[in-house]
Amino acid sequence: MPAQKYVEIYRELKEMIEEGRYPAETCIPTEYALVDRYKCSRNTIRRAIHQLQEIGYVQSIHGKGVVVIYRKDYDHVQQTTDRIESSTAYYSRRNTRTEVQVLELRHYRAGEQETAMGFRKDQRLCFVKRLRFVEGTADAIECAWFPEEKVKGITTEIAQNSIYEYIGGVLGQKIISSKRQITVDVATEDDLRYLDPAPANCLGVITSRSFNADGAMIEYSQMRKVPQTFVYSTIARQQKLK
Amino acid sequence: MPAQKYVEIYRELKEMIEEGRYPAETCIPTEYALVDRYKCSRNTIRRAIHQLQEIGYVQSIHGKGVVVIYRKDYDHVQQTTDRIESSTAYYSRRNTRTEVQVLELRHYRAGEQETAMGFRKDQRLCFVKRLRFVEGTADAIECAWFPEEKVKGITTEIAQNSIYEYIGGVLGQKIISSKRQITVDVATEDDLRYLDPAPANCLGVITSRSFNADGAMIEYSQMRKVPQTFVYSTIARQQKLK
DNA sequence: CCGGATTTGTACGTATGTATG
DNA sequence: CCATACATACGTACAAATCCG
Repeated sequence: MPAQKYVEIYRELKEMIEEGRYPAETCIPTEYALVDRYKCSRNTIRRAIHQLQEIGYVQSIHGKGVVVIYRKDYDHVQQTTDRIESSTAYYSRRNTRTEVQVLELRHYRAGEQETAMGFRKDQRLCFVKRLRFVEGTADAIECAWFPEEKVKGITTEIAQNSIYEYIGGVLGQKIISSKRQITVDVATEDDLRYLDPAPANCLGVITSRSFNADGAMIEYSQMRKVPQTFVYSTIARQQKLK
Repeated sequence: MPAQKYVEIYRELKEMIEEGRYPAETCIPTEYALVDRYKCSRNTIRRAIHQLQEIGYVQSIHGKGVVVIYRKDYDHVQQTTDRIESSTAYYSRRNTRTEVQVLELRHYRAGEQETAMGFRKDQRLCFVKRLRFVEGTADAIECAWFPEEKVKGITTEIAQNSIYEYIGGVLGQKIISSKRQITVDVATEDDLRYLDPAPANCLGVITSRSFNADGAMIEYSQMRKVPQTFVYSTIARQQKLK
């Protein structure tokens, strides 16, 4: 129920920018002009603008104004990959057909390797390995480790559908933030049993550690994807602070 | 001269978290407790906390508190690559020896290909191709395109050192935000003349479009890096808004 | 080059809503 | 049901950067 003012203002401005009402390299109305238009406080306007900065639509410049950097002709196709959502949700957002096949589901206790992932030694874990098909062709191998104490009762059936939905819906957990690393790995023999990266012999790899509202790591995952479809989009902004 | 209160509070809390004073999965003091400690307004505290969220140190949870997700034992080595800085700055931050060799510097006008990058047709461009060495071995090919109208007078000497320093120092321009895509490319013949990704036959590729304070794109760049040293770190946070 | 107007940045204070325990 | 703690929203004041006459 986001009847929050700043969200509405954010959405309206976002839409206007997308429509080209405020073209790139021009300024949107000043904060005070927007205060006037929306009959709200300046703080509220500033929050909306802050959100627009987060998604790379504008950047505010001290003493000058809020400049649009969204380019109608260029940015409308691009979407940031840099958000938290399941692969299933990601593909459905793009109207792409996708299925998964569970290759392995195993319960065991954390050893050396798993402590390097960030788990405690001997912590009970559930390991799931899945093969994802996109538009009918094998696209990625998705491995995930869950601590049993936080994420109980994963079954093959659940893994076949959306694990995230299970975590969110049934367990009432939510992933709030996710620390990721993107690397390039040479495809292993096992990778090549399922995926065909040719002519490449490598895969794009996204390794994530995901945290719930308690600050607990509830997933460690690694997605190994063929280069043909691999792309990770993100926006880097000036770091003012160290 | 950041004597700004929220920056000081941010830094102090950051340091305490790094030292383990507030361990992972626990809460830092409440907002009001911090208001009391720092003798400031709640807004100021909230800004500091917001910054800590940006760097993936904490998560604030409605009705509960602000939970630490920074792990002393794990995160102290990791640094986000997801910031705006030159490769030179990046490596010096890590005490790593690096040099560049200018392979090509050319001035020409934008054609078909360059409009796909986001330049205007016939716009005057400066193209720079450099080879970067890290600890003495060839590590990456860095190609960059600059619009002449914004970034004038790049010479081989400048390219040999830091182009960013030139842009910032001499031209007084500043890159405020940067939209990036990370992909995996099969190494071309040209790549292999300079780089040795073996046993891989691919490179990690970071493509960036960078914007200045006017919202103008002042750089399009592509960094092609050997997999051995390629890693891109980033933090994805919950998207509340669409 | 100066100075005033404009515009964003920082900081304070207050009140009320809403999720958690 | 209540207390706690974060979320939203309003308002005000002054600082600092930019712009323009």
